[in-house]
Amino acid sequence: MKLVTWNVNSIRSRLERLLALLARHKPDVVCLQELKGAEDVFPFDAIQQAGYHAAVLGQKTYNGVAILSRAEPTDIHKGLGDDEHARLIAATVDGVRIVNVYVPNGREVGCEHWDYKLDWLKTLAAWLAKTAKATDLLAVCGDFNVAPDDSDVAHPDEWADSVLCHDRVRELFRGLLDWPLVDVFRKHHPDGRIYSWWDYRRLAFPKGDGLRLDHILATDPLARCCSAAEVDRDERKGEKPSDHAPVMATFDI
DNA sequence: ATGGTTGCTTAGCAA
Repeated sequence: MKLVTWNVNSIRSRLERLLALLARHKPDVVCLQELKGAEDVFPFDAIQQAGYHAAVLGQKTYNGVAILSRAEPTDIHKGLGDDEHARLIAATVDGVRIVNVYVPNGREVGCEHWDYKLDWLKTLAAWLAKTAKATDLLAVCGDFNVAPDDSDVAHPDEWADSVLCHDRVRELFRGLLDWPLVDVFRKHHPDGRIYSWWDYRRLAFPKGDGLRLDHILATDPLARCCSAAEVDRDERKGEKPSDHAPVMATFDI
């Protein structure tokens, strides 16, 4: 199983690139975040013509998550508790439980949205503990808006104590790993220094000012099958890229 | 340098 997670920053603006990615990598499962649209503007037809099913939790203007899959998804679950934002969708594909998350950004440390981010991560951990077992074949992937370690930040001094690197969110991320889940990208690239997001505003990509915010976490039985993990950095190049590059993992199951 | 760009929606917000 080849699994991709990608924050597209608007499905409508990124459709051509998404279709090219499907043709290039031929993934079995694609987790998308930041659709920035409700179901009524989701390009179901184009994705079906590309050979994929789509389970979608959309939202007008903001957020929105989807799971694309070659095989038909079952047991589709939408939303995290009473969260009003479209930030979580789960489905079972080819016997693997896929949980796709778009974790709140946090905006500024100390503001109301920061507390919402911390609460959201705590609620995610509790929901996983309640609805899944560490012995399941399970992947939790998406845009976590957390750089787990300074080796996941090209210029750690510039991002110190930011909403993406603060100790509070790093602790909560480690809590997910302690459940336990394995960061399969880290497993294959223990030295870090490979990134998945570059800020549009700082013109960060040409400066090499990246952070690794997009993750594929797997339970031990699934992580043991992971034979490769990559970032498709080229996807950040050229005309109209997303600010995130796709992260992908291969599982030999 | 509290800078800068992109997308949605329509001047302002979110990232």
